[in-house]
Amino acid sequence: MNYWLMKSEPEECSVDDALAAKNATVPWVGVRNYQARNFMRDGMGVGDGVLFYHSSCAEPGIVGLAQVDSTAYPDPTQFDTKSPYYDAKSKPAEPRWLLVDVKVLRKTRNLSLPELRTHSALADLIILRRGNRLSITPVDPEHWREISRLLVRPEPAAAATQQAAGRTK
DNA sequence: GCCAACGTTGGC
DNA sequence: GCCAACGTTGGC
Repeated sequence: MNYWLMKSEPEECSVDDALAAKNATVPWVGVRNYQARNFMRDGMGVGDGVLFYHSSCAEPGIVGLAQVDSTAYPDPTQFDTKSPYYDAKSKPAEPRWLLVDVKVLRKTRNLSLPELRTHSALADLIILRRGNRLSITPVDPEHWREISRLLVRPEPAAAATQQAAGRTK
């Protein structure tokens, strides 16, 4: 059993959108990065834990707990000429891009990026490292446990988080 | 809108 | 196979 963090732009598919889908399950379409694809293909198994993360939005952060609900299979949007994810170089006989189904288990509070940065135990979390852009990253079990603890704690006052975030810069 | 960081492309 | 140019991500 492995753990992952998966980024989604809420304007594309928010945690609420995923919860509203049938069985609270969505196909994770649109991954067009080989490293992220390889994590899905080679690293993921059904039942793996997933942190659902909102990116490219006003308050980026972890907003839900989910799990991997399928093994990797071809992403149909790569063959759809009307999709923004269309890839003319990919052929159905040799699909270049894969996806997995992701099932949301529950929505959480927004454990925001600035709050994540205040916790030294999470310093090595991949998305907190400089310049990281990968939309799918593995999460160490220790990081998973720490984040699980934080998710059930009340949100700290915004001022405290901002102050702490300021100190880290 | 800016821009740092990093991935991809393509000429050679 | 090198590497400069270009494109994309994503926080701010």
